[in-house]
Amino acid sequence: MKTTRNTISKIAILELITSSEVALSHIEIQNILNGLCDRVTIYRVLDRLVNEDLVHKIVTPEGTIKYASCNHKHENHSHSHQHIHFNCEKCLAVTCLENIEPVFKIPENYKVKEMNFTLTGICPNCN
Amino acid sequence: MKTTRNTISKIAILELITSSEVALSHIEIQNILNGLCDRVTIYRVLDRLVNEDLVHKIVTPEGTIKYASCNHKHENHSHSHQHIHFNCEKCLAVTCLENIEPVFKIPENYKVKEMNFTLTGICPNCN
DNA sequence: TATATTAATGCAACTATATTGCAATAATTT
DNA sequence: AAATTATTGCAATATAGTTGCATTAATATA
Repeated sequence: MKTTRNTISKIAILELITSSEVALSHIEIQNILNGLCDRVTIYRVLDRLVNEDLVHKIVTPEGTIKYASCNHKHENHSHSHQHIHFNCEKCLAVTCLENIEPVFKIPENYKVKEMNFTLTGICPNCN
Repeated sequence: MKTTRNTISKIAILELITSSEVALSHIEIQNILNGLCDRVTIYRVLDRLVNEDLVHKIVTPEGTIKYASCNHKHENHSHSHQHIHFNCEKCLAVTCLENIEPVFKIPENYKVKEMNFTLTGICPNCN
């Protein structure tokens, strides 16, 4: 079994995402890290963090992929990422609305595994 | 005022999207059209079709942008694209679940303009 | 119907984003 | 302290999207 290692890059990137109020894209992380490691390493670390379930992936309506930390609030249950994300048109920030779970019904012959729900508009800060 | 023209490319691309059961990406359209027009033209036509509200844009959880036709079922109201999309992991098809509207509440200091809601899993055909 | 206008196209070049192979490095295990 | 191998950096490559500009063709109008 492949064991995963705690490297400088991984720790720095996880710390960055965890401490950020908003979801971050690859390029944003690259700019903040400012040469700490290679571009390619960032891609690979992000993949690992997602696989290890330490961060989750969000896609903006423009197709930009961003990463946010998982708040494992539901400690008793297997945690989920089934919450809404908000994408501000003005400041471009993507934030998790952790506590809001949408309600919907789909035909039972569909097997749902994941959900990606993003609202676009103006956030409280820009309003 | 810029008037928009009905060109061969535009008609072909709109027809393609309209007659398709699933949402199509730029590259898929390019492959089907098989040289009818340039790559760049497809990008530009797709932009126009979205601006003219003839098709809508969907982003898959992988960040791929796909296009689907708008079913203007709500003729009396200003129509909306506020429905769920389903993304099959197996056949990669993206389909509109037109009739299912999710219910959710978000704080009133957020101003919501658009919604992008995609479920991932296995579709009835692949199930 | 012919001509004028200009939206739309094709092409080439360019930018941005993401992936892969491989030798070198460094986190863990023993 | 040495051995193992996950991880990294670099270069090359692939994929996706954009821009400028001369040419083409859809539409308006004479």
